Amino acid sequence: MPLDDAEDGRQPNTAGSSTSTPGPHRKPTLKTIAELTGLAVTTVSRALGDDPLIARETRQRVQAAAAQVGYLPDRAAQRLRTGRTNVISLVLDPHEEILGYGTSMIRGMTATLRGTPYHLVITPHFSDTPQIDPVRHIVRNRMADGILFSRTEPSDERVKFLLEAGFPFVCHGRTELATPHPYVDYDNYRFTYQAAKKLIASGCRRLFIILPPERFTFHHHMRHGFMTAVREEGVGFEIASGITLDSKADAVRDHVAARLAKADPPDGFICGGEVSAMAVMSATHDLGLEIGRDVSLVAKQTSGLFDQVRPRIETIYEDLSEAGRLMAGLLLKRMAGATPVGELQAVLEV
Amino acid sequence: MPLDDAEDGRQPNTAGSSTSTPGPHRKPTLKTIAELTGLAVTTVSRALGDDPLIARETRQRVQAAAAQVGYLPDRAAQRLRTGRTNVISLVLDPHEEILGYGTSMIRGMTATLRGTPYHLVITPHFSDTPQIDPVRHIVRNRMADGILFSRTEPSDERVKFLLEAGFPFVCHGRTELATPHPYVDYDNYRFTYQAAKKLIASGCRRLFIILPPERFTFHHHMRHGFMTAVREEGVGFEIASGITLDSKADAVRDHVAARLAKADPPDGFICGGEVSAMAVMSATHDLGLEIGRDVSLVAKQTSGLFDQVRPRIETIYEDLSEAGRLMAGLLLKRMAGATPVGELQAVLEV
DNA sequence: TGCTCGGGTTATAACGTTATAAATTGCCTA
DNA sequence: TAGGCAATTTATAACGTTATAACCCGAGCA
Repeated sequence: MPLDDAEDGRQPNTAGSSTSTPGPHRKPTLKTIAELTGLAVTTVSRALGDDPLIARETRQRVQAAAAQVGYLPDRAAQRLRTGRTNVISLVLDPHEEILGYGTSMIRGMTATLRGTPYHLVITPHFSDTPQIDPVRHIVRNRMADGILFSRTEPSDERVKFLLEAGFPFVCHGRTELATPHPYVDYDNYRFTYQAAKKLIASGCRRLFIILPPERFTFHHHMRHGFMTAVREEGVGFEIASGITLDSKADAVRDHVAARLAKADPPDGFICGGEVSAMAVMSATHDLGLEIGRDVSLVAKQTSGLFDQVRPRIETIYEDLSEAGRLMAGLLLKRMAGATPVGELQAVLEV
Repeated sequence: MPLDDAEDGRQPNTAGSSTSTPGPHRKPTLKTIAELTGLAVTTVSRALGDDPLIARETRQRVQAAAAQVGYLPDRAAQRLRTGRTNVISLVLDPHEEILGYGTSMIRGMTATLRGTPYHLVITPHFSDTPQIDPVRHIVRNRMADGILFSRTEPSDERVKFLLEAGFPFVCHGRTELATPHPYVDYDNYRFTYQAAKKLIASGCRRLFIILPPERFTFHHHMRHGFMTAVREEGVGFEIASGITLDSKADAVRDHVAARLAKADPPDGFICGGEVSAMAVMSATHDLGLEIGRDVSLVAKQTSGLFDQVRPRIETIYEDLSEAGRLMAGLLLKRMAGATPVGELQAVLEV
């Protein structure tokens, strides 16, 4: 706030233009403050860390001086010395980036991380390499202090690896591993259960569901919720085969259209993603069917998109931004230690 | 590839469990390789840098050893020593995250950065602080070697600041500053020009356009292209006031619906974003109007969304992923120096 | 007087890397 | 045979920070 020194950080490594005079003002370091206060560098470092072994009055004097010159610790030096990176890695599958899936999460994460010393680094996971590679790399080379990822599998290799390495992480989605670990999940069981109930209540007699790929845990949650509901009600049902929530929209549309053209077509659809819901809508539209009259649809909504889509459809909301916030928050707690893992788990209600 | 040592990086700074024996295998450093080859640390460092002053045979020997033990340089140490961070900061406005605007860009950027030593760090810019703050912070504390950002303004403070500081950057969108600087932009002039022409060709006689907020450069490009077309053709036109492409979808819908209910309603709409296009569609639908019969709509398409939206509308595609690729590519060139700035500019065609 | 005690401060070393200057070697020339 | 040169290699120092152990000094005690 004081002394808004406009220019700084100039001549980072440019040819030594002249002798390195103190210059207008260089980037302030501990040494700067040490000279300013007449104390030793060590003392300054400890004073800034509010070490109670340093006299209270000294601490205040140092902190005032630091604020004066706008001191900010050098992350590289801290990292080299302490081994802590102050980085949190978000391992993102390009698949997830479709239609802002990852983005709302990112927004939640950055919001939580604001005010902490942590930076969020996007570590892309390219689909031509095993899922665990980026995670291994991060741990092995200590590229971060903690890891966030999603698309969790029942027996997830990454979880197993990270647990064994004792490396802090939070994943989106649960596993079926015996060892408890931090996670944030959405109650996909209730999602499909409620979705099916809604459809049945509105008169549907043959439900059709599109599930995520089988390898993901939430495939099973969704399937289970769906099956429970249809069994309870005793209605007909179908589980899409050949397409998943990860399929391209065109593929989903064609598949659904083909099915609708055959005998005994489903009259109620459950879509766990916005893309596939749009595809179902376009398929029905193209066949001259009308949503709400000929068929019904319940979709999971993760953005404001469906507020503008016509005809209106039934949706159940998943707050990914909140999930991101939570994941980052739990990871911070996990890294701080002290909290038992059992309390670092959350299932977001529908 | 050889020696896939499963465990590593354990006990980073945990209490000194025992004397620090060489251990199973610690994280390899230059020293490790030096001992392995019997050379000095300096020599190893230079050999890995392929310094021609080191004997060719030595270089090969060292590089082989490095590969053997899976050596990877410590980023913190490099950064501390050289001042280079190997980080590229993407300054993202939360606004941009809506519906994956930022995400496709991120995908393009990470793809380009793959194989380079650079990491992409998301630096959120919260709207309660001036746009230039995160940029200042990054430069002042050398948090990155280069900056990417968008939502460029004609007399953009960030561009001015970065130019003056000599700090590498690429922005999405142009300025009207005299000094040339790297940028990637989309030809929004042609977008609106062509959009207007299409609408007129299909019979529209009163065009309605929703523009971005006035402070952004592309507001003016879009306005200009639009105005040129309507003047050339001599049709009626309206420019939305009170709402922009940044407005919430509900606000856009209400505004459009209100306008359509009045006298002399527009019969052709141009939307520079997917959200606003959806809002226009829902507004017309709610009034019982039919797209393609009563009104027409041309939208900018940045995802596959409109392939599934019914009724089908006319769209013009903007490849944000390609923009991200390009931005990262240009930034790499800019940081390497050597390329004249005049060649670090690109306008993507529609 | 010598001794410990403890609050407060400081010197030293180290994290892993690289720029700079210096050293070593063999070999060729004067 | 000393001097010099080129080709390699190496020692030293430094980047900014912090953990560790040491230091200083006055007070209290025997």
